[in-house]
Amino acid sequence: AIYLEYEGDKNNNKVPDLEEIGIKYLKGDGDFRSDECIELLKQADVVVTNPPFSLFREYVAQLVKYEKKFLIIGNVNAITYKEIFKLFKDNKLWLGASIHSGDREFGVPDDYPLKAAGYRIDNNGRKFIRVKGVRWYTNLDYKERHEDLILYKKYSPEEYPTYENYDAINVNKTKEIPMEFKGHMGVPITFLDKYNPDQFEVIGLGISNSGKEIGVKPYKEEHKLYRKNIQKRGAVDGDLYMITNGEVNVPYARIIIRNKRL
DNA sequence: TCAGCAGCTACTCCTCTCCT
DNA sequence: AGGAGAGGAGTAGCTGCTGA
Repeated sequence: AIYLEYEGDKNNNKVPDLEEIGIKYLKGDGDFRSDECIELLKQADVVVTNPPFSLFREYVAQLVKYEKKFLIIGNVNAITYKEIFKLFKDNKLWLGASIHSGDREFGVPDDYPLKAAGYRIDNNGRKFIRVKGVRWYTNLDYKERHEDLILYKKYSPEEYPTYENYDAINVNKTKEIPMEFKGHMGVPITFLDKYNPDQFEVIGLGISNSGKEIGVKPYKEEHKLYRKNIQKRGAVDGDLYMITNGEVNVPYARIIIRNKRL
């Protein structure tokens, strides 16, 4: 493993030339948890990187531990990780600007197996895969994070059912958050793309143990049979659920929020 | 005008691990 | 050994922009 060191423009051509970038060799394999990498981290003002998704929690924990400013790539579902969500709730972490949907293309090594759902090989033979649900995770502030989400929908009990096991209404689309509703609301995790901490308060996450922490009750006795069936799809106690058309309906992970302006 | 495609939004189900 | 828990460089459908 190597690292690069650039100490500034020495020949005044305003370009970081190869000879101005010093290549340094690490003793180990460059694992971010190794002592030598931690020493490099300590020197950093801002960390900008694309960490391994499978070690995302561990990587963020390290950045928090060393109190670093950061801008890193992660999958949108990392919002639902217990430890990561807690940082969102405490306003120590948020989604960054510019990527709020869709998929993004990543260059991969020549020997990378192209089994992704979407991929491309360019005219020079370079391989790319399309990765869905990509987001920036950051603790750097930016303007859009302080802009209000414009609300237009009116609340009606028919359109916004109440959960069976928590006192909140279910909202299926972020833009359809009712404008005059004062109580708790369950919204999709992509709400955080639009989240302005001055406009909304994040109460908690309505899944599994995180749900239990905010008081989501276990399945009612008469719904446990449904839970048994639903279990195959991964629903557990602590998950929010509602009854639609007489059947138990467990939505995807919901964030419980409250409108601070009402 | 319209096909193609990149972006927007919401959401699955299979595999691995852990526990009983 | 089998069931439950946990999470995933994920998946699908639709919209609206762009350029010919």
